[in-house]
Amino acid sequence: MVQYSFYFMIDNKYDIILDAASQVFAREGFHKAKISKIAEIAGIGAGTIYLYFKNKEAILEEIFLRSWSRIEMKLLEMKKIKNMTPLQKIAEITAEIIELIYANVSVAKILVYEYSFWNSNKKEKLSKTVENSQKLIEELISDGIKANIFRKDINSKDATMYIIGGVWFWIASKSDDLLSYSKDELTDTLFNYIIYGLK
Amino acid sequence: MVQYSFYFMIDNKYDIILDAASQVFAREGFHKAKISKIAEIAGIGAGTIYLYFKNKEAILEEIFLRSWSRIEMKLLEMKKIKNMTPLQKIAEITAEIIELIYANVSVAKILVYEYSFWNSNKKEKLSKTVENSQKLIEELISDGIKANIFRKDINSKDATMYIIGGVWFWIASKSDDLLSYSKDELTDTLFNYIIYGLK
DNA sequence: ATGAATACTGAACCATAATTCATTAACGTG
DNA sequence: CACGTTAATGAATTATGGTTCAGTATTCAT
Repeated sequence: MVQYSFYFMIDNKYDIILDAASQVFAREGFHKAKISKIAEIAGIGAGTIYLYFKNKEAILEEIFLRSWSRIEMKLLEMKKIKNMTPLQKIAEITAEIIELIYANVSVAKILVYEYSFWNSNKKEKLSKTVENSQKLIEELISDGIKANIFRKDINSKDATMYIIGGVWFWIASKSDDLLSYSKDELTDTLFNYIIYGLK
Repeated sequence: MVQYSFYFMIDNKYDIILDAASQVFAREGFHKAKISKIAEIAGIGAGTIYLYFKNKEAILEEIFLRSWSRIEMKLLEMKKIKNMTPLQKIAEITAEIIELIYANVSVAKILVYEYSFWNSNKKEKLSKTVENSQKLIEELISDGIKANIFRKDINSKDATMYIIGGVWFWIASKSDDLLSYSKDELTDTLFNYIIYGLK
């Protein structure tokens, strides 16, 4: 039992598959991505994937869940902190998003292109995480409005979607040469768009 | 010959198919949408669709092309006008986008959810229209920066993607109750997000 | 070293749904 | 009203690729 667990940790086919799938999904898109190609890149047989994941969708689901969980965690962390302005908190969250993208550009691409996935796919866990994150961002914006930091004619729900959309597409436009910028540079640029728009 | 043309105009199966497809694509997403369902809604046989379109993808392509062509046209119109500030022009374009959405919410949804389609699908005509539109928006932002209307630390390409992304997701968040707002209301809100961000 | 347990494999299976095409219907013309 | 032409049909075909599973390899405890 212990040995099995240990073996699993070293080998970690689960993560190898996730990584291979991320590459293929990012390149081909979910629907055109072939399990056989994922298996090839992972260096395993196609059937093996089904020992680790229920089906193709479950792989994408896990990729989404991991990313969104990280964002959700950061949002919760910020919520707890009291001596920080909403503006500072948004700066922190922006940095976390850039960190996430920087760590894995393929995943960032997937989050953009397969956006409709989590939107239409009502899987409990994923759906809860995403919706919870959105609610937390909404709260943050609400706080900012109350504190007179943001325009008070803003609808926090609209703004949330606008921010998410802006971030996604901004990522999409860069995707390939994203890594040629420094993290600080990217964080700064993104933060400014969110807060100041074009003016 | 004349009769054929006239008959075609009345009957206009081409547009009927496009309309039916828009509904199904918006509801199910492109990949899950069935040709048989589109045919059913259009009130025709499945095979008939193939008399008007090469394949399923060509239908989606045409839906994209029509929408983007309209935006491109508006952008070109604005480019020609000299006595108008970039801000006013952006207001006009925002209004056009809202108009487009208002006319057909299904199409708006498709533009959001199937974003990856035109992005990955390198069909000459569509690709050219989209890229041209993006270039025109970039020019407009560039003008705004030169005229000291926009922040001068803005990268016009980034900003373009940020705007497009913001618009798309903002639409996505509303999609279902979009029609419960007035056009002017929507235009105003969207314009303000683009220009002023949150502050 | 051996056998039981576990992990892996990839060819075969199967479900789905896009597309085709032989057939039928509708139309326009003389 | 026939008859040629064009349009429409939907059942049958076909392509695709996700998923299964019978067989094989590997690991591990004794």
